Amino acid sequence: MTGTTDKTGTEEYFSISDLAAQLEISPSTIRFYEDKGLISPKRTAGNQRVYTRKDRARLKLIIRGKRFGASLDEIAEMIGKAGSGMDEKKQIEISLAHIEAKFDEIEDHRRELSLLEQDLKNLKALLKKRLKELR
Amino acid sequence: MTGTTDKTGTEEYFSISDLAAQLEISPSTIRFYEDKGLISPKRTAGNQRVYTRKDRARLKLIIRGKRFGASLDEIAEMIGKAGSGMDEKKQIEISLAHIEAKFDEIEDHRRELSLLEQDLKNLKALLKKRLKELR
DNA sequence: ATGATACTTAAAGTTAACTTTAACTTTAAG
DNA sequence: CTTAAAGTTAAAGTTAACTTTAAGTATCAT
Repeated sequence: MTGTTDKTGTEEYFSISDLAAQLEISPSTIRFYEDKGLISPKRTAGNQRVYTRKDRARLKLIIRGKRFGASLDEIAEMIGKAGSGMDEKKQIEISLAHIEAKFDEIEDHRRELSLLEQDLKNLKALLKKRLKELR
Repeated sequence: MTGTTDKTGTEEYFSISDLAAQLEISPSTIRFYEDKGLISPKRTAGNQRVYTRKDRARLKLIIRGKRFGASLDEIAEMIGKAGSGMDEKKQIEISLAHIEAKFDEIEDHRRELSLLEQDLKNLKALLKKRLKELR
């Protein structure tokens, strides 16, 4: 079963394998991200990890950041190390600065995508021409 | 000096360090790509690598593909292994198929970029709200 | 209460993509 | 001709991001 609902009906909890299945990554990867300080789920009385919707959203953001090419260290700088002992105000300001920088990078990335698309179109045309020559 | 022009004035050649500087990667990286079969430059009488504008274009495509998240193996499948002994017609057809698939991936990637941007906007709003609360 | 299944940790292993090193050769400048 | 800078190879080393393993603990269904 996917997730558990508590008495209020608004809080939903996931086990590590549950969440892993939802995000299509392995439980070990989730633990690895925790070791890196990117998430810090609560634990049950028996010491097993419990994830909230918030944790899941954070993980989704991590995964998206990765697809776009960011390293885990860069992502940590954007979203802040989970539960770091650091002064919160300072931490947030650092995160905001990194986020602003990422907006610019996203724009660059869009431009790069168009250039790549153009390159591939050229390559395709070249290959098709070569194919005809081979007939 | 950057590049050398031959008697016809249309062919331009680059040394490995020259090309590396232009592309802002290291000479070793270029040699590494060659080991992987992605490029195969001509050699001088003394066995030194000589790169043409065409080689440079190929390298640029490799670098762009990488930024967009493709692995070197995937890139090799798109652009074809340089100077592979394989049947050329077959090779070109395989490349064309991979290129078509990449067009779709580029679209997916664009969508992902927008989602990431939205995620970051939400995160930014959250962090700003939290900053105000801390005052 | 008893398995089967899922969880825990710490540590070692893997893979891709480079980078560095060592020992040697080629090339360009004086 | 000499020498410094740049090039060559093969092999070893590095780093990030996981994955696997081992040995033990917790939870759930019967």
